[in-house]
Amino acid sequence: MSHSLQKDEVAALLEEIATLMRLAGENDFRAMAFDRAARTIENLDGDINQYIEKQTLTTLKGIGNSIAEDLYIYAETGSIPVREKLLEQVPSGLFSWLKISGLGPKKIFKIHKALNITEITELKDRCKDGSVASLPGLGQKSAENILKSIRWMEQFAERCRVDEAEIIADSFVGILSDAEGVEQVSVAGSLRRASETIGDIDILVAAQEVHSENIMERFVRNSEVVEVLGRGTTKSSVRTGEGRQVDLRIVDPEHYPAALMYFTGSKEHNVAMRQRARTRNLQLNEYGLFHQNADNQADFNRPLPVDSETDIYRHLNLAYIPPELREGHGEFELAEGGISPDLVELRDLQGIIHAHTTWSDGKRSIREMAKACTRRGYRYLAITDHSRTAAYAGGLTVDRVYEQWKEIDVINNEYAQRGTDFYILKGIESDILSDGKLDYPDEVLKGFDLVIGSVHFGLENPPDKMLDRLMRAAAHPHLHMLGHPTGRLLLQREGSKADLNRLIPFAAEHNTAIEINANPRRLDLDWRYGRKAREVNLMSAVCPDAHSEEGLDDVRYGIGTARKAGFPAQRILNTFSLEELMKRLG
DNA sequence: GCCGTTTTCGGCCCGACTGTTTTCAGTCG
Repeated sequence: MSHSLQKDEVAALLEEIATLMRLAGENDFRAMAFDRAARTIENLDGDINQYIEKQTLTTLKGIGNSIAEDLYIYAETGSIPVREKLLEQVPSGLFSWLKISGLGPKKIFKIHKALNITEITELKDRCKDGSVASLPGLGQKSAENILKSIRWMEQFAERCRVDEAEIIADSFVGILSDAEGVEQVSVAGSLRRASETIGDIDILVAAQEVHSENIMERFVRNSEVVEVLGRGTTKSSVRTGEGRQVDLRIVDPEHYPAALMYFTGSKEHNVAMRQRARTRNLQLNEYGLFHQNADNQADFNRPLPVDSETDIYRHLNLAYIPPELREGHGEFELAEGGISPDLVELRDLQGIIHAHTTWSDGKRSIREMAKACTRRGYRYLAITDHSRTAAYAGGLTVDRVYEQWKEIDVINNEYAQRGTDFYILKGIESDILSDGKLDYPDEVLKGFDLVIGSVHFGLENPPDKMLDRLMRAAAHPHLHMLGHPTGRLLLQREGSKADLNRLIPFAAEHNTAIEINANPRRLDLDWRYGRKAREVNLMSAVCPDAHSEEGLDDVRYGIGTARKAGFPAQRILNTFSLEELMKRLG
């Protein structure tokens, strides 16, 4: 009897097989095929179970008879023969070795075979006693590097939040922009793509070759640097005190656009771009876009004219694809028509929605937060303190709500009299209770201009229960928007597992928005749901969830997430004028 | 293992850097 499958589960399974194959020394192209199939499943529109029931998996690009058959068997029996066979050859302990920088599948399997070890602790011992250094193809230096990497790995997290990465990146960019001969500097990689967490920080510099030595020197001499991992004339890597790796690449100014595209990635995006170039008998690399010579190699003497990333896309019959969308996640379909996707920008924001004050757990008064907003050029601010159930955060009792409204009225009156074009909306971040009800009776709720509903407890409840809870809240006539829908804290806590692919259409149907919480610890709604959101025209708002003045500036991270999710300004509530917004809120 | 209006076989993205190498494999992005 077949059981119901999840896309993520199947994708993870295929990826695992790919990894096992590499560790087992299998042909890499075979492994790549499983990786590609994993990505196809991951990005699949619709229900994978439909494809399995109808036996139509082979209609998908990257899935042929063999993998399709594997998955039909998996749906039927819960196991795949090829995986079972591989697991016999490759001990599961070796998986964690892949995280050791400098160690790849080949060396891992070689060491494992030669020394008969499977655990990282054993690997450490064998590095120390010289056994690793004595293996062919490895040496003293290799053993030392492995030990060093393991120590870093144990001490520091693999990834960091985007706000943490930004601070480090700014330091390097600052130092490099001042260096002699530097014509352009840009952050590339996942930071430029506005990913929610960052592994390595990539920086690209355009400069004439004569200056590169000096620029490299400045780079590795930055006070943030605690270790130089590699140093060449065009490429160097360092590690900072926070344990982050920073890579610098220096290119000739004429290669800058292609290099910027290359180092921005994502890997998946790059691969797709190069394949696209090849189908047009062109060759794309980090130096440019070239015609091919007789043996299908890039003919560096015959470049296509490229002055910007836009030119590269245009030569490949695509509209400009903003960095945030370059995830191999449907962006090519969007740009195929030649019209660049219209994405919300920071300057589109006209007001702030979702901020806390000293009335609950914020650090600043209403007046101070309002002033901070006017200083930043915003036209309105929706104050949304916590509701009464959030006692730990100073949630407002009904009486306090009424008092706060009075204060807001007083301040708004002052603005009106002074002719200040600014308005404070009476809002609330109401807890969504276990049964999906909101935290005040309807007669209180209807007095707010804006009601956000958020889950703050019971995140670990079963997915179906959580979905039901969120749906009940979304259907509430007085609720305008769901706050941080999964409740995740990046790199700290998983969010609830409610199926957002079901919640999003339901919310859209009930004219309820779902927030993009811009706090860099959250960035929730996850951008990966952007496609579903677009399908059903879901409304959102980019909300700082600010507890302080500086917290307001977190909206820039939320804009990154909104762009990544493909939101145009028209589907972001706080890009509206006050009048439009009030009309929408009814 | 997948894929094909130039191919049903022979390709599969591509270059920099490191370490262990006397010419290159492995890793990384």
